[in-house]
Amino acid sequence: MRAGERAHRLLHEDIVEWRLAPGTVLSEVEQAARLGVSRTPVREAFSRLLSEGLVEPQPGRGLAVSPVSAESVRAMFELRMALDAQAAGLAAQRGDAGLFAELARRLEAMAEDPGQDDDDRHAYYALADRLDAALDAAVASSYLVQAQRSLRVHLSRVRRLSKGDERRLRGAAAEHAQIARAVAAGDPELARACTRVHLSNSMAAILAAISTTREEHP
Amino acid sequence: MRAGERAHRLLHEDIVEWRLAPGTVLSEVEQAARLGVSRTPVREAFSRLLSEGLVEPQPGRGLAVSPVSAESVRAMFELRMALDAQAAGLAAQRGDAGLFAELARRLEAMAEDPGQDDDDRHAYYALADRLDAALDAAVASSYLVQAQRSLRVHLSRVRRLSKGDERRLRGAAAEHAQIARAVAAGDPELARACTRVHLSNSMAAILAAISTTREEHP
DNA sequence: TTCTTCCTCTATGTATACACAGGTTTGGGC
DNA sequence: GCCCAAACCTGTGTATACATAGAGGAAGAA
Repeated sequence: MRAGERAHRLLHEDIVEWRLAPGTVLSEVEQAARLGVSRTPVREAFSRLLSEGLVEPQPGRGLAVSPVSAESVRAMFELRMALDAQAAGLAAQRGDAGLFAELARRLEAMAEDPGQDDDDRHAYYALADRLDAALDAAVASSYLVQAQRSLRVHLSRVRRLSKGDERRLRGAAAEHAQIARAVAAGDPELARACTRVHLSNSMAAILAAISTTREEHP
Repeated sequence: MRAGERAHRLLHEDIVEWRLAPGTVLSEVEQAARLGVSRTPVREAFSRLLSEGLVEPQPGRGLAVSPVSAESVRAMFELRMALDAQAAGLAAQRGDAGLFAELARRLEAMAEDPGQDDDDRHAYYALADRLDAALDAAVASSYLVQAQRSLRVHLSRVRRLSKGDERRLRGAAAEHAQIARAVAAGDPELARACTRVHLSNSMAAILAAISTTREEHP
């Protein structure tokens, strides 16, 4: 694999998985040494991270991993609300009803009996990802899907904060199921409304997790 | 100014202003020679253009300026519909009523008497840009504004196609005025609806311009 | 003791040399 | 005359050398 691509993927993962904490300063030579490549591919990786918004220029000190705040989560969800609602609405008009009915059925089953261990959790996340992928495929609108994709990078970074909240998991499954049902029914307005409700709850859960974390590490 | 930044700005302008037509193949050495810099800053510029979506990788032939099609315009407006409607709604909740009332007043004047020469057109575009900037400032939501900004790059590329349509200009001014009025009135639902109407008309005008162009140059 | 100035060091910006891959063209053989 | 293979050429990928700017520290003067 190309060194530049590899460097980008490693740094990307390190940031999203919180191995590189927000505020950490990155220098080209330092990362080049750590990743075992020269500065050139690291420069390429930095440039991509910058355009993704995962790092910010730090005047005179190179780049720093961008911070995560309650304010930034709110801003993130104000965009996500617009994107996902639009996507759900378009999918309801264009999607394959059978596919979404099937997804709804499986999500409902999961909402009623979420299970407790890691395997069950992973099964739920996999199913939620399949719903996202099905929505992407149904809207077939490159710019919209692209915007969602680049936002999901940031979402996956903050979502780690609320993972493991069992009660939220059950609710999220039920909300996903209802979105899938609305799309299967071909009801754009309902699909949009369900999406807004789901995102509102998700955001509340993440904001709660952030304030808890802040209290633990003030 | 840094050579990489300059190279990016020049290439960016060349693409948006249609001096580099869609499909044109770009090679590092060629552009480095044309712009009078070495390959390194050109590489940086290419990488930024790639992440903006203005160029696409052409397997085995370097990069090519991305194509513009009726389909891509539709996809663009499906995203813009979501972003601008959300922005207008948020601005109606948060914006300074006085500022938008003033903008509405001036846009109405322009809709009633648009004028005919280039100066009048420029005055209208300047006013429309001021409305966009005021909406951006009012929503104060970094992710949403950032998404709008990156989409506007592509929009400005296709908007050139419909510029000079005098009848559309008058209608667009009236629609902008109504958006500003709705925001000034603090009515999010109306602001969203006005935005959707405006964008629907804009898209129709651009699609009409594209099919006309296609007929002229089949 | 503190402020200012200069020096140094470390960071990035740029150029260029070299490696390598893929496509095309040309030459030889059938 | 056609087909296959090899070499070349053009393109990007990577490393490194050098220029330069900015920040931080040290030293001298007030």
